[in-house]
Amino acid sequence: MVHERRRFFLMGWGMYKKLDPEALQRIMEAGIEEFAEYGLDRAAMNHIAKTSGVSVGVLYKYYKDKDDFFLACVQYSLRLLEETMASVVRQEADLMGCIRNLIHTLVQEAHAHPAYYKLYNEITSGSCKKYAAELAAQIEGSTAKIYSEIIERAQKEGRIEFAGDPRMTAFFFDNLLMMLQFSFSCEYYRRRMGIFCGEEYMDQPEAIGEALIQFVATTLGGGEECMR
Amino acid sequence: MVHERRRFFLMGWGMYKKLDPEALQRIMEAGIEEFAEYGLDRAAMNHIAKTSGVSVGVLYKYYKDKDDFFLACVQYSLRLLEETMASVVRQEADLMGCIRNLIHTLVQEAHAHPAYYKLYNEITSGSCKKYAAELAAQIEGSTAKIYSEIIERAQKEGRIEFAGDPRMTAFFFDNLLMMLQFSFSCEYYRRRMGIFCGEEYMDQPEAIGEALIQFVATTLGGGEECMR
DNA sequence: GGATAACGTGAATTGTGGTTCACGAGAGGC
DNA sequence: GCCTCTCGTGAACCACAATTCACGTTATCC
Repeated sequence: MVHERRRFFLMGWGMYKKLDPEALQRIMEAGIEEFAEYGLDRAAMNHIAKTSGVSVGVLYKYYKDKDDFFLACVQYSLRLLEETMASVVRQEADLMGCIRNLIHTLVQEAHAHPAYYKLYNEITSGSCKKYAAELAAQIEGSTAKIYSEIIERAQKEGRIEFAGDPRMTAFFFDNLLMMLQFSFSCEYYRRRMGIFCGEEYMDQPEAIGEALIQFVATTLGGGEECMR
Repeated sequence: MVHERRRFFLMGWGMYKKLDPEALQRIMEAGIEEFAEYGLDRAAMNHIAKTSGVSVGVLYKYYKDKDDFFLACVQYSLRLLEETMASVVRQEADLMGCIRNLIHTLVQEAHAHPAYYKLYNEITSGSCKKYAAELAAQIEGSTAKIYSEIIERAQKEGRIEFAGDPRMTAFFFDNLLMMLQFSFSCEYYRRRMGIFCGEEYMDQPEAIGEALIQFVATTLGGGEECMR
């Protein structure tokens, strides 16, 4: 009785308690693929249902509407991305090692699982304006803090020469990373990279990653001793 | 007779020759605003027609369909952006002066006319995948070439220390500019900038521009003599 | 094993908005 | 004045996809 009541408040009428985990996974993956491929607006719930082998009804039992389902897909893929990134940042102590590792992982991942990064790109686009503020806070918040702190510490300890505001430095650095991710996953950015760097690089994440490491190292390190 | 025939091939049945210039301008501006605000998919042709004071019929007499109209709006706003940028690059001879000027102009413009830059952002999103290749070629082609050449020349003449591949350097540099534009025009990127740099900077394009100039100067120049 | 509730189904409903087209107004020619 | 051709109009049409819901199926409890 108490449980019934609670369910009502948590999920609303007609919603069920939970979905079996493998079905949930299939649904999330189908959703992520679909949204990455067509974008929030053109993705079709019916198609997602078909792909994941359930009926549309199920989607609407567990998610209020398309937006709600989309946000769930975003959360799902974000969790995976964050886990990857967090482990990279955690395991490396020195700044350049961390940056090097971060960039390598990022280009590899963006190239290997474009759908996650396309979804990330999708939320930056106009169709998600409504959620821009909360999504930005959730997604960029921790990254911004971590980068700023690492840079500030490195500046104090004299390990990097560049003296600009740590927060802005973190911002520019992350801008470079963000563009790099998109360049290996989103169609327009991929083409653009091909035009700038040469088409032969469109499938060479390591080469571009390596070049960016040099670029960043030059700015932050000021010398060559921290590269190689 | 001959003219009739020609019109057919150029425009298709039911299309007219031309629109009076001020109506055209109103239509383009309404379209740009609408697409910037709602994105390609959510923008409503009926609404655009109403805003620009013509009937939907007119839109479909002059443009094949919504996509066609959208691309016309993109071309229109792009021409304006390119004119601005070209004049900046042309009038400055030395590299750092050029970069400085470029960045200042860009942040000012993005902050003053967000719609143009939102539209630019829109074409990088998934909903325009169909046109990604040709749009990228058209939009990024000339910029990529100009930046690469300037950087390569500066390297040869020893005016910059950074020795990385000029094309990739141009790419990273333009990545920074692109993110900067979006950060002053598109909602998600604006929020993100607020989180990284502090909310007080969300309306201070000059401050961020100045910081980026320092950042870039450090990488390219290697020393402080070219700043000030 | 039957009653009840939980869950899943997908055809039907519905709203939105792109696109069409039958019609009216004005301009130019005869 | 009348005919014709150009141009503009906006109500009506229609496709598409989000959302619903009446109905089966399965699970649970007694």
